[in-house]
Order: sequence, then C-alpha cells, then structure tokens
Amino acid sequence: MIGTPRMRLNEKTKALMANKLSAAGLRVSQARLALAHLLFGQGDRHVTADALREEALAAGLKISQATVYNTLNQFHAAGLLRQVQVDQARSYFDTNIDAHHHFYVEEEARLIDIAAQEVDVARLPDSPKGYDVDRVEVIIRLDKSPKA
Amino acid sequence: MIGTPRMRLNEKTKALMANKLSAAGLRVSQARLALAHLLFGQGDRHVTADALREEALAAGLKISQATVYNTLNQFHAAGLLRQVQVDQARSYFDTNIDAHHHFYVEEEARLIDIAAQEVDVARLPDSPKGYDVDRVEVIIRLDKSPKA
DNA sequence: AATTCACTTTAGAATCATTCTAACCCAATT
DNA sequence: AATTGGGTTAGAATGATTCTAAAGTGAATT
Repeated sequence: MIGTPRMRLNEKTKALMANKLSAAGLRVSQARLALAHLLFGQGDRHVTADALREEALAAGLKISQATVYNTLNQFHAAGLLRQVQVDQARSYFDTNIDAHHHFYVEEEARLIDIAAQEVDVARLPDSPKGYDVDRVEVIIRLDKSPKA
Repeated sequence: MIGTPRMRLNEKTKALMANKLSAAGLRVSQARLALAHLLFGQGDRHVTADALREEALAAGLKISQATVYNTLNQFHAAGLLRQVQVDQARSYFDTNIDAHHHFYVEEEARLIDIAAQEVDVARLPDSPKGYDVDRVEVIIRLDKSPKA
C-alpha cells in the first residue's frame, strides 16, 4: 500500500538507501525505503513531519501520517537524522548528522546549516558534576533586515 | 477573583513589581502582579506555563490556565521574559533576559543558566544577505554521566 | 509455493500544550 | 457613580504528535 506500480525510484539510489537502512539496523520496508529516498537522495535537508508527508503524497506515495512520524522517529533513534528544536510549534529533522550549527529565520520558519568550522566556540564552562556534554548547539536567530 | 484576602504578598516586592509592570507598559492588574511576584521575586528562574500554574495554585491564587498563558506571553512580548526552546514538548520562560546561554538536561527537563562571559564564541559566519542577527543561542545538551 | 512469526503500516482515536472565543469583571477616567 | 477599554475566565478549538489495535508484509522455514 505504499508505491504505485509506475512509481519508479532511481535504482542506484534505492540500493544505497537499502544499505543505509540495513547498516542502521532497520529492516528494509517500502515506507522506509521511499522516505529514505526523499530524505537522503538530494543533499542536506530540514523537514517537518507534515512537509515530508506532503512531499510523499505529491510523489505518488500512499503513506499515512502515522508512518511518517514513526519512520522519522525510527530514523532519528537509529542516528540517521537529527532533530532540531528551534520553533515552539513543530520539530525539524535534519539529514545532516555531522556536528554543525544553524541559522533560523523565524519569520519564514526556515533553517540554514552552518558548517562546524564556521563557528569557533573557544571556551565552554565545565559541566555540572555528574553530567557530560552530549552536544553543543549554536543557533543564530535571524531577522529580515529593515528595508533601506 | 485572583487573591484570597489572607494572601499577603511582601509589600516591598509588590511595589517593585508594580513598577516593573508599569515600566514595561503593562497595566498593574492582580494577576500580573501575583505572577510577577512568583516569577521575579526569587532570582532567575525557568518555568513552564504549567509549572507556574501549579505554583500559583499552591500559593493560594485562583488563576486560570488561560491567564497564565496570556500573562507569560504578555511578559515575553514586553521584554520581561525570554522564551527558551529546547524541548519538543513545552516552552520554557526564562526570567533572565540578559544575554546568556544554557545547559539542558533532557532526562530531567532541566535548564541551567550559563553566564554570557563563560562562553566565548570567537567567530561567527556572516548572515545571509538581507538578514540580521537577532541573537546567538548556545545550548549545551547534557547527559548524566554513566555510573563509575 | 504455503506457513509462520515478528515486524510494519494504518486509520482513527487520544493526548497534550497552546490559543481562541465570547462573556463577564475590574481599573482608570469622566 | 457611570463609562469604557482593558483584563480574566471557562470551555471549546486547534494542531502537532503519539497511541491503539487491527490488518498487511517480509524473511525464514516447511
């Protein structure tokens, strides 16, 4: 109940994605394969669950909301996606799992990657006793420049 | 319908809070005064709407959920509070509005302030054309150290 | 090729934080 | 004391996300 017969994914990408899933310890199911294709087949992306759902439907996939959520959460748990929390309303999932940072334009609900080496965090405080640093996130919130 | 007769706030703090509200351009109402007292009467705090509600009820105030949300949003809009977004589930409001950063312990849903001067962000990328930096947030996510 | 069993997917209900609505209440001003 | 423009409220509405429990699928086995 996932792909229509004439829905043909790029075979090379499909094989890559199947590998990626197996490597992450996930079974290669149709939904996972299709969503992985959308998520990882075109460079780094930031998606919300709903946006991905729409994209999947537009691509001719028949996939439920619940499966989109399940799959995003599984990918996240498997380390294939990173979850970015910048907006009160919804979660973003980032296909770039390397250490890096973000610009966030609230007015446009838009995230922009910043490569790790573009930010230099020269000094950090010690963590409280009993805690270890999981990761350091830098978020630069942007506003549109006022018209000149 | 806000305070019981025997609910006596510290008079000195109350006057301070009334000032604070007026200075921020907000009318001094009972709900605002009472919540300001809870929020600003005891050093820097991080609260969720729900936690503040409970605290207010425990303090003998009769205040509705809606008013707590309204008031937090008004305080935020007036610049008396800062909203911190670290958790997918709920918003935190921070009474410390000076530039500073945070530790966040996800397992305990707990925020800890980091003074601005404890972090040195030595280099930032240029903002995309047409956008200005609103603010730079550094969030250090912590995990409990594994037992030795 | 049929069976099995565990994992997947699903529709729809449920949950939870937050916002909205529309009525009622109170504070400053006349 | 009356007026008026917020302020406060209960409860409904919203919207993202999760849950439930039933039906489908895939990999291994007969």
